[in-house]
Amino acid sequence: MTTESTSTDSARTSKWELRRQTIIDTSARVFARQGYHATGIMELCAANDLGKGALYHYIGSKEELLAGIHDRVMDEVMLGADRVAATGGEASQQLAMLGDELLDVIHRYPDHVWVFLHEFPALTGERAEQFRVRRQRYERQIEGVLRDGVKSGEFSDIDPWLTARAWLGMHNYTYLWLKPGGRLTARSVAKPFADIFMRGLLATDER
Amino acid sequence: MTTESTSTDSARTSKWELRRQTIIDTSARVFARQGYHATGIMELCAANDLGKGALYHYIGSKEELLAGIHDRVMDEVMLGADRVAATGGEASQQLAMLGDELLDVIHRYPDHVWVFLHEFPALTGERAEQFRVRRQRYERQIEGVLRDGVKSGEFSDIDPWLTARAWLGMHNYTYLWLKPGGRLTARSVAKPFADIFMRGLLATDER
DNA sequence: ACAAAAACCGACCGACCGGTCCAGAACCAC
DNA sequence: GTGGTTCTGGACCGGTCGGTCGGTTTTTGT
Repeated sequence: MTTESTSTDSARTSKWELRRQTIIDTSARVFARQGYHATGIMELCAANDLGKGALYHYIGSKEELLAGIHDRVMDEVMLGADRVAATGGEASQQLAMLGDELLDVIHRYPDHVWVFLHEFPALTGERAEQFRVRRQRYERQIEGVLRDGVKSGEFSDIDPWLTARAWLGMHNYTYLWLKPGGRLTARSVAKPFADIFMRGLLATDER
Repeated sequence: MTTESTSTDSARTSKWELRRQTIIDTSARVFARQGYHATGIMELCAANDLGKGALYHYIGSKEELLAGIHDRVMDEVMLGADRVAATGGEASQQLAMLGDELLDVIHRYPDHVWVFLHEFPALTGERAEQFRVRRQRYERQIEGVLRDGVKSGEFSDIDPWLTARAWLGMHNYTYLWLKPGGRLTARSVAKPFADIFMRGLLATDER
C-alpha cells in the first residue's frame, strides 16, 4: 500500500525479474529444440539447474513461460517498428529499415523467434488474444508503408495486403537458418532481400 | 511367394491403403489445429470414429502417422517440381511455374502443409533423415534454376542460395492464410508473387 | 454353410505429465 | 542474535500419455 504497485500486484524485486528473464531465455532454447508440448517441466528444471519449486517460484505456469518468450520477441519487434516510423522517409526506405530491424531481432533471438512462430497456437485465452492483436498491429504497419508507396507513386500498383504477406514471409522465414555465429549477419541478408523486393531479379537491360 | 510382394512386406489390400489415407488426411486436420504433441491418440480415434485397436490397425504408431502426412506433401511437391523440370524454358518461366505448383499444393493441402512446416522436428531416426534429404533436394532445385538464370544473364548477379531462401520463404509462408474456399486461388497469388520477385515493387519509371 | 482373414473394440499397462505443497535453507533489515 | 521474507528442493497428486493385447464382430473366399 505504502510503496509502489503499478496496478497489478506483480511487483517483485529487480533481482527476481532478472532471474526470471534468464530462465525465460534458457527455456526458449529448450523449447526451440524440442517443441513446447514435447518439453517436460523437469527438463526445464534441469536446463535452468533448478528444482520444481524454485522454477515455479519464477514462472506461474508453463504457459506463462511461453507467453514470456512471445513477449520478448514482440517487444523487440514493435520497438524496431516504432523506431522506423519515427525516422520517416520514403516508402522504399521505410521498408528497407523495417527489414533491417526485423532480421536483426531474428538474428539476435533465434530461439525465441522459433518458439514464437511455431508455438503461438499454444497460447490460450486472453494471452492468445493480446498476442494476436500485437502481431496484427505490426502487419498493418507493413501494409501501411506499402499503401503509402503506391499512393505516392514510388511503387507500382500492387496489392498492399498480398505484398505485405510476401514481404513478411520472405523475412520471417529466415528463422530457419539465420543464426548468430554463422557467416551471415542480419544486415548482409537484409540488403539483398530489400534489393530483390524493390528491383526484382531480372537484369536491368530487360523490360 | 506366388503373388506380388513389392520388396518390403508392407503389401496390403488397396482398400486398406485407401482407408489409411483418409485416416492420415483426417488426422492432419487435427494436428494442424492443435499441434502434434498436444493431440492425444484418443482424439485421433474420435476424429476418425475408430477405437484404439482399429486405429493402430492402420497406423503403426503416432509418429508413423506424422510421417504419412509429411510424405503426402513431399510427394506432391516433388511431382510438381519434376513436371516443371520436364517442361523446360527460361529461368524466369521455370521459377514462375515452380511458384504455381508450390502454391497449388499449399492451397490444396493446407493442413498437411501446416503440420509439415511445424512438426518436422518431431520426426526421428531414419524418417527424419529421409525427409531432410527430400526437402534439401527440392531446395537445391530452386537454387539451380536461379544459378541458371544468373549464368544465362537473364537474372542480375544475385546470390542463388540466399535468393532461394527468399523465394522459399515468400511462398512457404502462405500456409498461414492461403486456404481452399477463401477468396484467393493459388494462381491469383502465384502471379503477383512472381511479378514482385522478377520486377520488384518500384515503379518502372524510376531507376 | 463355414472357416479363415481382416477389421475392430476398449480394458489395461507402466511411465510420465503439469502442478501443488511444505519444510527447511539462505538472506535480509534491525 | 532474531524474526520475517525470499528462495529452494523434492515427495507427492490425480490425470493423461502412447501403446498393447485378448477377444469379438464383420467380411471374404469357396
